[in-house]
Amino acid sequence: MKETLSSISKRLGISTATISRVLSGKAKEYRISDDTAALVTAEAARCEYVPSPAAQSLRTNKTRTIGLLMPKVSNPYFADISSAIISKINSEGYTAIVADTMEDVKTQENCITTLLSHKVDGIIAAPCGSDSKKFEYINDHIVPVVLVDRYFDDAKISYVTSNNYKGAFDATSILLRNGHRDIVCIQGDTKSLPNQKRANGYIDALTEAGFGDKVAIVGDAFSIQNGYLETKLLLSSAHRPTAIFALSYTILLGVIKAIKEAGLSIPEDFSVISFDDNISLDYMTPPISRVAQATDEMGQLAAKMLLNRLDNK
Amino acid sequence: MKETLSSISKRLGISTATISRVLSGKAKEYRISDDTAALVTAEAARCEYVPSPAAQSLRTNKTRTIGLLMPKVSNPYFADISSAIISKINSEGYTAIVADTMEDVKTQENCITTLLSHKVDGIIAAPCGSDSKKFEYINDHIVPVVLVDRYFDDAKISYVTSNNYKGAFDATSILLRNGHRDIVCIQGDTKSLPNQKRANGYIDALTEAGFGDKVAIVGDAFSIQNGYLETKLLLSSAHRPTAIFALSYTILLGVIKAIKEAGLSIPEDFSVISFDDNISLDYMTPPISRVAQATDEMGQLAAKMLLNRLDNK
DNA sequence: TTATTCAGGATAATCGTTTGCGCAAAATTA
DNA sequence: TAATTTTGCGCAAACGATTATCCTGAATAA
Repeated sequence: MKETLSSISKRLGISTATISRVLSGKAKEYRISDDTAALVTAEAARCEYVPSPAAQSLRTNKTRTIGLLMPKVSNPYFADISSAIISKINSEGYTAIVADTMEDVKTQENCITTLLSHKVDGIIAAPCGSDSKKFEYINDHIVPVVLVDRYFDDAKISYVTSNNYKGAFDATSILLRNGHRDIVCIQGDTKSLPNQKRANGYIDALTEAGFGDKVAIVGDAFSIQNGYLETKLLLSSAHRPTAIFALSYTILLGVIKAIKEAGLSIPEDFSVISFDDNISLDYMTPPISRVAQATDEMGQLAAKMLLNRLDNK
Repeated sequence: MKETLSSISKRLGISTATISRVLSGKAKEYRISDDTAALVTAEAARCEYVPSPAAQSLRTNKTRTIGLLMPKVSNPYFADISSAIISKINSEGYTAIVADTMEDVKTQENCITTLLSHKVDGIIAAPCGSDSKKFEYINDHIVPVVLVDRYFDDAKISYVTSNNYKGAFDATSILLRNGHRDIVCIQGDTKSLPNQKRANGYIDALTEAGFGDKVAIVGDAFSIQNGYLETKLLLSSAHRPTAIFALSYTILLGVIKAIKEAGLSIPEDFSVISFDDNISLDYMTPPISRVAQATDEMGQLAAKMLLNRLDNK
C-alpha cells in the first residue's frame, strides 16, 4: 500500500542508501552505475513512490515549506498578494502554510510560533504592529524573512513594497493640476510605514507646489469607519475642501458613503482620489481614480527573493 | 539551543516516554504521579519546549495540517471563505496548507498530489471541473474531504454551500413583485452545480408565478466579460428586458459596464439584482441588491465538519 | 607479482516522537 | 509471612529518509 525506500529496497535487492541517492539525483556524485540508477528510477515510477516529507524533514531539517503571514486574507489587497505568492512558490515545488493574524499582534505571535514549529524554510510576512525585533531575530538566526507591503525602516530585513511616496506624490500632483487647492488627506494607521510614506508624498507634493500651508491630514485607521467619520467632519466644517485623497480603498468607501449621505456628488461637489486598486472602482459613478499597487508583481517578487535566498543556502 | 524530549530527559533524569506522556496529556492514563507530571510540565514551560511536528507526524502519521484547495484565492468570495477556514482551524491547533488551482483542472491535480504528499489530515476544497471521482476516492480511501461552495451531486462527499436555489428563487420573486415581467438571467459556468441551482431557482420562481414562458437564460461564464457581452446583446435586441439577474458579482460588473456605456442608468432604465455579496455594492449608485452568501459561516462550518470527522476517527 | 586505486554500493547511525511491553517497588490481600 | 495486585515509570522498537563511513572486488600501476 504505502511505498517506502525499504519496500523498494527489498523488492530490488538494493540498499535504501543507493535508492535514496538515485532518487535525489545524486547518482553520479556517488558513482551509482547507470544500470542500477535506471532500475531504481523505473521501479520508483512504477510503484508511484512518493517520499515522506515528515521523514525527510526530520532528517534534513528542511521542509520545502514557506510560511505566509498575512494580516487579513479576506482583504482583497492581501488576497491578491497571497495568491501571487502561493502560485509562485508552488511552481517551484514549495508549499505555503498560511496564517491569518487578523491584524492582531498577539495572534501574530502565535502564528509565528506555529510557523516556526512547522519548520518552515522561510517566511513572507506583511507584519502588523511596529515591533521589528522578532522578525529581525528570526531573519538573523532562524530562517530568512521577506516582508511585503509593510516593513520596518530600522530593521535589516528585505522587503517588497510599492513606491508609496511617489504614488501619493503623483496623486496629489494630479489634483493640483486640476486646480484643486484645498485637498485633505485622510490617512490610515499612523504607525504603518506605507501610510507614513504616502502622507509624506502628499505633503511634499503640496509643499513643492507652493501650498505647504494647505497641508491637511486627518484620520488614523485603514477602515471604512474612519473614512466615513472624517468626511462627515469635513463636510460640516466651515471651510470645505474641494478634494479628498483617501490613503486606502477602505477609507475611500467611507468617504463615498459620507458624501452620498450628504446628498453631494462626485465629481461635481468633490474630487476624490484613492490608494489601492480594486476592480469595483471602475464601476462606480463616476469611476474613481486611484493609485494602483501591482499586487501580482509584488507577490511574485517577494516569493522570488525568498526562494533565491533559500537556494544560495 | 533546540529543546527535545531527550534534552529534557537528561536534565530531569526522567525517560522520554514519561515526558512525552505527560506533555500529551496522558499522565493519568499511564498513571504518572502528580509530582513527576508537575515537574515535567514546569521544565517544559521553562525551556519553551516545542515538539517537532516532523517527528510527531513520522510516528503518528498525523500532521495536524489540513489542505485548502481553492480555485482562486484572489477572488474576494473565496478569499473570505479561506480566511474563515484558516482562522477556525488555527484556533483548533491545525495548520492550513493552501493551494491555488487557478481554476485549472490540471493544476488542481498537481495541487492535490502536493497536499497528499504532505500528508494533510484532511482537505477542504472548492473543486473546479466536474470530475468527482478523484475527490471521492480520496475521501473514501485517504483522508476526509469537505467541499465548500461547489460540490458534486453524484458523489458521497459532505459539502457546505449556500442555498443557491432559494437565493435565486427569492431574488427573482422580488423582481416579480416589483412588477417586472421581462427578467433575463445571465448565468455563469453551466457545469457548475451552484450555477445550475441558481438557474433552477430563477426558472421555478418565474414558472410558479405563471410566467414560465418568460424564462430567458443567457451566458456561460462567471466573468465580467460574459456579463458585459450578454448585456450588450440584450440592449441591442428588439425586445429589451426590464430587469437583469446576474448570477455572480463578476457578471454583475460586466452588466453595469454595458449599461453605463449605453448611457442608460440603474434603476431608471433597468433593474439589476445579483448573487454574491461584496462591500463595494453598497457604494455603487444606486446600491445594488444582491443575494448575499454567508462566506464566514460557510467557512466556519466547513472547518467544523472536517475537524469533527478528524476527531471521531 | 604486489601494491594502489577506484568503481559500486552496503551498513548503520541519526533525526525526535510515540507506544507496546516489561519490571521493580510499594501496597494490598490472604 | 507469602502471594498478589497496583503504582509508577523505563526500555527499546518503530516511523522513513539521509549520509558518513566502511567494505569488496576489479582495474591499474609499480
